[in-house]
Amino acid sequence: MVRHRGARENRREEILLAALDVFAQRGYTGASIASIAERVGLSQQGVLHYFPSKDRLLAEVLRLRDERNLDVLVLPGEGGAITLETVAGLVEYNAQRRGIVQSFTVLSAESVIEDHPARNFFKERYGTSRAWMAEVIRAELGDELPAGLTPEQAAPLMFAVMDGLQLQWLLAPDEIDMPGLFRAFLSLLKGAPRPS
Amino acid sequence: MVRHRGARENRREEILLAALDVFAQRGYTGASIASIAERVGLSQQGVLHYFPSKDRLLAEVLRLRDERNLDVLVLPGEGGAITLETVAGLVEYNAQRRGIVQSFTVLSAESVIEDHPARNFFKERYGTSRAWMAEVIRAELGDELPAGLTPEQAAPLMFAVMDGLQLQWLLAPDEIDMPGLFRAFLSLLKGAPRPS
DNA sequence: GTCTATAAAAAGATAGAC
DNA sequence: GTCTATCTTTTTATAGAC
Repeated sequence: MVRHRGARENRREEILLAALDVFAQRGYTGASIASIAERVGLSQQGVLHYFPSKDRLLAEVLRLRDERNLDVLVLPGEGGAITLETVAGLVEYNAQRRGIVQSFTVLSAESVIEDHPARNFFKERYGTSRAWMAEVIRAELGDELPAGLTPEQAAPLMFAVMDGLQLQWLLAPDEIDMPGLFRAFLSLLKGAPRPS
Repeated sequence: MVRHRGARENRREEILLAALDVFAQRGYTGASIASIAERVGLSQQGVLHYFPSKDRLLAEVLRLRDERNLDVLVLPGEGGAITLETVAGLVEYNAQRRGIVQSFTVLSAESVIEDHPARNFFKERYGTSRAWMAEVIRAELGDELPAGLTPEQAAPLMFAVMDGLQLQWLLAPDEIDMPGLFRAFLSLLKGAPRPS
C-alpha cells in the first residue's frame, strides 16, 4: 500500500463515491467520465489513471455499494443474524439515502439491457439474495406462510416490493411512505390478525 | 389525414414501434435516432422529419405503449370492468412480451433521473394508476384486507410487485415464474385460507 | 500521479436539394 | 417525404510530457 502525503490518501475511493453519485443522477450510459472527474477536481484522464475504463469503474462502484449495504444489514443484527426487522431497517435507512437508492434503481434496470456491463452482477446478486432471504423467512416464519406461500415464493416477492416501492418513492416521495408500505407487506407475510 | 400509396400508409407508427424496440434494447439515453431509422429503412433525418426531436419521439412512444396496455386491460373485462383477474391476465400477457416489458422497465427507471423527459409521464401514470387500482381492490375485496391493510396501501404494493418481478424476471426468466408469483401475492391480499 | 494533446467515433439537430 | 451535407458537441480512450 503506497502512502501519499496531504489530504488525498485515497483518491480511488473518492472517485468511486463521485461515480456512484453521477451514475445516480444520469445513469451509467448517460454519465461521462469527465463529469465524475470534475467532482473530485481531476481531469478525465486523471480518473482513467485509476480505472482503465468506464466499465471497470462501474464494476468497482457496484462492489462498493454492496459492501455498504451489507454493513447496514449485518451490523444491527445480533450476532450477525439477519432478521425481517433488520430488512425493514434497511428500507428505513434507504428512505434517507435518496442518491444511493436512485443509483441502484437506475443501474439495476439499465442492466437488463443485453451486453450491459452490470448485467451479470445484478443477475447473480438477485440469485444469491433470494436464496438467503428465503432462509431468513423460513427461520422466522417457518415453512408455511399465509395463503400457502413458501419462503421460496416470498423471497422474490420481498425484493420485488423493495425495488418497486423504491421506483414509486423516487418519483413521488411525498405520496409514498416506503418504509410503512414495506412493513405493511411484511405484516401480510406474517399473517398478523386484523386489529378488529 | 393524408393518404400515401404503397405499403407505407403509416410511417409514423412504424417508427414508433421501432423506437419502442430500440429503447428496450438500449434505454433512452443509449439509443440513437440513427439506429431507430435503420430499422425502418430511413436515414436519421428521415425520422426527424416525423418527430422534431428525440424527446418528442419518446413522448409519443410512451403514449402508444399506454394505449396498448389499456387494450389488454380493458378488452377482456366484462362490460369494461377491470378486476384482479384482469390484472393477473395482464401479467401473463407481459410474460410473453419480453421486449415491451424491458422497454417499460428501463424507461421507467431511467425516468427518475432529474430532468428526464419521461419523468412527468411516469409520475402521473403511477399516481392515477394507484388511484384506480385502489378502487379495483376495494370493489373486489372490500375495505378491510388481511393484516389490516387498506386498499390505498395495497395499490402501490401491487404495482411494486409487478415492477419488481419484471426486473428479476428479465434478468433470470428461467428462475422467476412471474405470473405465478404475482398470483401468489394476490392470494396473500385475498387472505385465502391455506389448503391444508 | 496528473496533466495536455490528440485521436477517432458518434451524437442531435439544422439547412436545403430533389 | 426523404435525402446529402454539415455544424457543433460530446464521448471514450491513447500517447506522452512533466
